[in-house]
Amino acid sequence: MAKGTSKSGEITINDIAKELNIAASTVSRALNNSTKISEATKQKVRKVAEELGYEINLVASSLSKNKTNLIGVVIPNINSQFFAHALSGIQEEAKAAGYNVIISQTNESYEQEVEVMKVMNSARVDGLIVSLTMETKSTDHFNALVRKSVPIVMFDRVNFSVPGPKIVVDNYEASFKATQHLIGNGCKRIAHLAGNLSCKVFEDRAEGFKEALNKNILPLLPQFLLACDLNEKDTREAMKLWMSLDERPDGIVVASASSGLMIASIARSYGVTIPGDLAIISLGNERCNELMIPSISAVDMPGSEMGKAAAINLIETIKTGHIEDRIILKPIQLLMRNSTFKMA
Amino acid sequence: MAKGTSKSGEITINDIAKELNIAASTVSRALNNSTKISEATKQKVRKVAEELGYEINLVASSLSKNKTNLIGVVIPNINSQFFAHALSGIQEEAKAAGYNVIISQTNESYEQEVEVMKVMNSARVDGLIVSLTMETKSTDHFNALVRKSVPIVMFDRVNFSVPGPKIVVDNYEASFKATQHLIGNGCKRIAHLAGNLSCKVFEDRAEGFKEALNKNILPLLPQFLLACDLNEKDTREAMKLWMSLDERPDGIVVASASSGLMIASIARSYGVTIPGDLAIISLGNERCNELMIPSISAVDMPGSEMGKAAAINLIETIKTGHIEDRIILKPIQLLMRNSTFKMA
DNA sequence: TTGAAAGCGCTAACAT
DNA sequence: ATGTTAGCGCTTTCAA
Repeated sequence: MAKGTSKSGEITINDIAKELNIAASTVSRALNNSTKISEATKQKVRKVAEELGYEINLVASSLSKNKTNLIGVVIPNINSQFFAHALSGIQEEAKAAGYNVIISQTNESYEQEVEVMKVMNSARVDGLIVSLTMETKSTDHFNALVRKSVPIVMFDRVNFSVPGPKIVVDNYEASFKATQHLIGNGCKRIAHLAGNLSCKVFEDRAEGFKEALNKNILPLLPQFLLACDLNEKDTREAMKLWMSLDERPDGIVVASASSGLMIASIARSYGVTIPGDLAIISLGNERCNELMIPSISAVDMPGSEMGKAAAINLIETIKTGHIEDRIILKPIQLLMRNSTFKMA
Repeated sequence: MAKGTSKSGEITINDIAKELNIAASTVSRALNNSTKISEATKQKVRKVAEELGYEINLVASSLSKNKTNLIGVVIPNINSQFFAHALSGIQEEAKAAGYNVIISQTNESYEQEVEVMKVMNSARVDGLIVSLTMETKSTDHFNALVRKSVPIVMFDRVNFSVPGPKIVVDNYEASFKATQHLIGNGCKRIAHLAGNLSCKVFEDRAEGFKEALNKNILPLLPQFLLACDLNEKDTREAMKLWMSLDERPDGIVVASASSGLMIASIARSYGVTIPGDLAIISLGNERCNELMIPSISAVDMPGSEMGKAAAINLIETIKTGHIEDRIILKPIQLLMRNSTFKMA
C-alpha cells in the first residue's frame, strides 16, 4: 500500500497519486470532477480513493481556495422556539447547498456579540446570518466583515446600517392586527407588555399597538404600555402592577410568546378568567399556545421560513458577490384562539 | 503602511512582520504569547496587530497545527426542546473553552447520519458529540473517526460499540418511577406509548414500564404497549385504538414530552377527563407541561446539563488524548403535576 | 530571544 | 489530458 502516508496519519491526495503513479494535481482535478480529466483516470482515482478511505481535508482546501464553505450563525439564544426553528431552517438549507454551519449564541449581550464577530472573522466564514441582541445599538463590530465584503444577512432583529439582505416580518402590522383583534372582541382597556424599545422589533410592535388604539379612538391609559426584557421577573412585575390597579386591563397584547404564556399562567393565580376578565394575545406563537386551555391567540412569526430565506439569500449573495440591500418580508398570521373571544 | 498585503486582502502575520522588520515566526510566537519572546517585542507586535486590524486566520492555523478547535455536533433535530437545550449547553461550554461548534441535524434518518459523519470527518473536527437517530443500529459510519482516534462523546441516544464517554439518564428508572407513580395514584389499566424499540432509550423505557407493572402484579393488557415513531400521526392512531377499546386505559406513560402533550389534547377531543378518566405522565418535560391545564406530570431529562457534560467530557478527552468508556449518569426528576392525581 | 526555512494538504496557474 | 510548481497563512523545527 501507499508508503508515503502523511504525517497526520490521514490519507491525502499524495497517497492516491503515488499509488497510481500520477500527479497530485491530477488526483485533485479528478476528485473535483474537472472536465479536463479523462473518464478513465477519474474512475481509477475514485476507486483508489475509496479503497484508501480518503476524505478530503476541507481545512487545506479552504486555505487554498480562500473559501471555507462555512456559514456563521449568530443568534441571541438557541433555546427560544423561534430561534431554534430559524437555526434548523438555516441548517437544512445550508446542508442542501454544501455549506457547514458554525453557531454561536450571544445571550442577548452586546458584549458577547462583539466577541463572537471576532471569532467568526477568524474562522473566515464565507457569510454570516445574524439576529441582533436586544441591547445592540452600534454595529461597529460588523465593520471588519463589511470591509472585507463578507456577506451578512440579518433576520428578525435587523439593523439597516449593515448592508445586505434583511429577512423580516412587519412587526407594526402584527401588533396592529393583534390589537385590532382585541378591540373587535370588545376590549376597551388594552395594555401592551413591550420588549426593549431601543430594539426596532419591539419599537414597531409598540407603535402598531398605539396606532390601533388611535384608529379606534381608544385611550392609551397610563401605565398600560410597559417596556421590559420580557423575562419571567419583568413579566411578573408588570402583571403585579396591572392587577393592583382599580381598573385592570381587559386585554393584553404581549410582545413575545413566552411572556404571553407566563401572563396567562400568572393571570390565573390572580383569579382572573381568560378571556372573560382578560383577553390575551401574543406576538409570536409557540406550540404551547395551541395546547393550553384556553388556547392562546397569537400572531405567528415564521421562524423556520425566515431561517430558510436567510440561508438562501446568503448563499446567493456569496455566489454572486453582489451584496444587495433587499428586504424580504415574510407573512405573519393571526391565529385566533380562545384567549380572545369574550363573546364566544 | 504595509505594502506586502496578502492576496486575499487580509492582514497576515507577514504584514506585521514587514511593518516591524522582524520575522513572521517571531510575530507568530509573540501573538501566541510564547515564553521565549521578549516583552518588548510582544508589546510592539500586539500594537501593530491592533493597528492593522489583524485577526488570526484559523484555517491556516488549523492546517498547520493539525487541530481545528472545532467540535462537531450531530443530533436528530434542533427543534425539539430537549436537543435545543442540549445544543445550547454544548455551545456555551465550547465557547468557554475556546472551541467553535459546527452543527448538523440528521432528521432521525440513518442515511443522513452516515452522510454527516463524512462531512464531520472532512471538516477535521477535533471531536464529536452525537445523539443517534432512532433508526441507527450499525455504527460502522463511526469507524473512520474511531480509527483516527477522534474523540466521540455520545449523549442520550448512545451506542456502546463506539468508544468514548457516554452521557445518559437511567431511562429504565425514569419509566419505572413514572409507572409506579401512576399505580400509586390508583391506575389499574396502564398503557405505554413507546418509541422505536430498537433504540435503547425507548427499549429501556418500555422495560421499566413492564417491570413496574410486574412488581405491582398488574397485567400488561394486550395492545397496551404500542411502539411507534412518536410523531403526531402515530400518536393519534395509538389514541384512536385505545379509545376504541371497551375497556380504555386509565393511565398512560408516554415515551416523549411532545407525544404526551398531544395525547392530553387528543384525550380532550374524545371527551376524556384528565386525570379523572385518564392519567398522563410523559418521559421528558417541556415548559408547556407546566402551563397546561391540567399541568402534565413528567420525568424531566436534563437536556442542558447533558449537553454541558458532553462538551466538558469531550474537551477533556481531546486534551488528554485518553478515550475512556466512562458513563456519566445524569439525575432525572419526577415532576408530579395535576395530570396524575386521581385522588386530589 | 530571534530568524530562516520547511511543511500542513490542497488548488491553480502555467507548461507540455 | 496530465505534470510541475508555487503558493494559501500559519506553526515549528533547526540554527544562530
